[in-house]
Order: sequence, then C-alpha cells, then structure tokens
Amino acid sequence: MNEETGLRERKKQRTRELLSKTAIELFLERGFDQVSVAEVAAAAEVSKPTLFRYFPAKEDLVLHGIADHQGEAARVVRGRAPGERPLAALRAHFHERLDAHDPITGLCDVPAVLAYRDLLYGTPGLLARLTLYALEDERELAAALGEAGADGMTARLGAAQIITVHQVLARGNWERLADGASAAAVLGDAHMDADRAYELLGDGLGVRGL
Amino acid sequence: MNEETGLRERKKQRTRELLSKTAIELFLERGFDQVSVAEVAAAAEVSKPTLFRYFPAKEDLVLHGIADHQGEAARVVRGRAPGERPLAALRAHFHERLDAHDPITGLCDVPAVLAYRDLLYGTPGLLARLTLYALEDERELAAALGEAGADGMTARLGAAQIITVHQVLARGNWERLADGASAAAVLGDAHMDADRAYELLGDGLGVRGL
DNA sequence: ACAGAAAACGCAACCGAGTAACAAAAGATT
DNA sequence: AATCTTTTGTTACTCGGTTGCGTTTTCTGT
Repeated sequence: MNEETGLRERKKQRTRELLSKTAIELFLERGFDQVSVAEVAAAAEVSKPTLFRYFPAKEDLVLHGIADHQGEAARVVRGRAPGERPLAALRAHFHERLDAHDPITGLCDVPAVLAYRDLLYGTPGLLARLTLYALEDERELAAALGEAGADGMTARLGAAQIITVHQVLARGNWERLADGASAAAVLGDAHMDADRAYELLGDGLGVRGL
Repeated sequence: MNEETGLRERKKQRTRELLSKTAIELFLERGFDQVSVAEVAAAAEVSKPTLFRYFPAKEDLVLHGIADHQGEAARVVRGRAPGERPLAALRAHFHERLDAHDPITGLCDVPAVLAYRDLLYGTPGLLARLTLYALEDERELAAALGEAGADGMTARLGAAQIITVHQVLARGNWERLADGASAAAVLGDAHMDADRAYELLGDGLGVRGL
C-alpha cells in the first residue's frame, strides 16, 4: 500500500535537494555569511518560510549531506563480524573509507569537495553545528560499545576518544590536501596516520612517552 | 606609570561583570532563549549597543567566566616538574581540582553552579559555543605536548583525547550530582573514574578489551 | 584648574535569521 | 467533478547584532 511513491513526496525531495544545492553553490562563491537566506530562497524559487520548512536553520542547508553519515561508527560496531573487536572493526572500516577517498576521511581531492571543506572549517557557525552532530554520533557509539560489553564509563570514554580521533585524522588529511597535494600522493601517509592513531587508541599514550 | 588602575578601566570591569551577572540571573530564572538581550541590557541599565561592545554575542554573556580557564591544560603541561610526564602532571592536576570541587571537573554541588551547568548543557547554542572554546584549548595543549617532545600527529591526537576525556569526566560527575547526590558523596567515585580514564589514556583501550 | 583629545555611551535606524497567521494553490480521495 | 488535506506564498513580526552620529564622560597636557 505504501510504494514510497507519490508525486508529493518526489517533489518535496527535489525541492529539498535543489535548496541545498543552490545554497552551497552560492556559499562557495561568496561565503556563508555573505549570502542571505532570502537570496537562497529566491535563487531556488521558493519563499523564505518554505525554505525554513525544509531546513530548520541556515547551517543545515550546508550540513544536510553530512547528516547522512550520522551514526556510522555505531553501525560499524554493531555490524562487525562475530568475535571481532570493536576497535578492529572501526580501524578496518576507516582504512576502507580511506581507500575509497571518502570525504569523511578528509582524503578527497575533488575540487568541489575541497572547497566545501574550506567552507566548513572556515565558518565558525558551521563548525559549531558540526560538533553538535558529532556529539550525537558519540552517544550512539557509546551505546554500541556498551552493547559490546564495555561498562558505562569505558564505553563513553572510548566513544569520545574514537570520534575525536576520526576528527583529528580527517583534519590532518584535509590540511595536506589544502597544501596542494593530491589524494593519491598522501594516501600512504594517511594510512600510516590512521594506523598510528588506532595503535594509540589501543595501546595508550603511554607507549609514546606521554 | 601604568599601575593597572584608572577609573575608566575599573568602571569597564564593573560594567562587564554586572552585565554577565545580570544576564546569568535572568537566564537561570527563565531560560536562555526566553530572555532577550534587550532585557538584559535594560536590567543592567546600559543600551543594547553597549552590551555588544562588551560581549560579541549573547552566548558570551554566559561563557565569560569559563574563558578564564582557557588554556589551563597547556599551562599544566608547560609548568610540570622537570622529568615529570605530561600525562602524569595532568592527572595529578585533575585530582587536585577534584578535591577542590572545582566546577570545571563537574564536581561542585553549590546550587548556583549546578543550575548554571543545567543551563549550559540544556542550551544547544551554549553547548556549541563551549565546544569552540574547547577546540582552542586543544590546539594550545597540542602545542605544549609538541614542546614536550611528541611528534606533530601524536601531539594532536593526544591533546584531542585528553580534552575529550576531561569533558566526559566532567559530564559524568555532573550527572551524578544532577541525580541529587552530594559532591562529598561521589568524590570517591569521581577519583576512581579519573584514575580509570587516565589509565585508559596511558595504556589504551586495548586493555579493556575493545 | 581648565581646555581639548580620546574614549565610551545612548539613540535611532537598520540588516538578517527565524516564526506566526492566514489565504491561495496543488495533490490526494471519493 | 467535488471535497479534503497538505503545501505554499504573502505579510508582518520578534530578536540578535551592527552602524552612524551626536553627546557625555574620562584622561591628558598645560
């Protein structure tokens, strides 16, 4: 009875994507703060209230694509092979995403993606919103680690550390690309960083003399 | 010639504190979003533009006190005893702050402080701003760890993990107090959590089976 | 003590984000 | 086709934050 179709739903979907796409284009051209939502609405040929019916805030026009990855870490832990350790699963997954040049790893040199990241990291408002998304990721991962057998405090500490490490790795990769290197050229270093980071997670900062 | 005095500076200082104090009182009474900056300005008997000359944004009226702790972790590392490891210095310092019931540890049951924390954690806008402050703390700490001999990536990873762990610990303590326990009653648990967290930092998640 | 420079302030007007109310239009249902 | 529901546009509003400008207050030099 519910074939996921319906002209209405399709139109909504298209409007939503049109809005986000239009907004990002404008933001990339002139900067997040230099473009008003009224302009975005006009360019997408909808009214301002309609825009806000689709996106609760201006920032979400940009972050809408990122919300798709929400809860990925928790999913990886929950979907790991029987007997596999959570950290091992996450580590393998990260290396996979690295090879795929997934933007969430920071290792994607498609010009549009690079410009997009410049926009994110260069706009405090977007960065702040982004960290709120990360907080939810963290909570979900903590729950998943709890299911995997960790006690409450360990699960929360571990989740926080893992999410944090991913952010640092992504930022590191992005900085290399921002310096002009190609993704292919730094792939090896990125893998090494990831290995190092996961070893640090697994073996502690103690082994590095801190 | 410059005795740090001057009527002007003193007045500015007082106005600044009056504004922050007035704002926090009002926010605690009715909630951050239910009080307009115009009201705050009126209650403090200054004009709206003047308020914004003292605080760049509404959120900073609340966070102004917290900014004082800015860079504390980095300072601890830089000021550690010769031969002492950074992690050991940070660990000792955290335990000290715990015993002092310092609000930054989350372990302070003074009613006003508790209400203040409710305000912080219960207002997304404040939380977001707070994490931006934490980002700077992280950068500073990374620099300090770098000076202490860690290579770039390790310093950044370590800094991120340490700051994150502090946040998790503080939040954990706050949750216990929010459940009605007294600071004295949970002090022991708080120390245990901190020990556990720092052991995790030092020895890695591996020892806990993750 | 007094005049002038510099800083801080208040006022009023303004811009942009986000919301509310209501009317108009479009899709779904029979 | 007629009706009901959902979505949309218009207008107008609140609130955070800024700007320009004239006025008051404090600091400085004599």
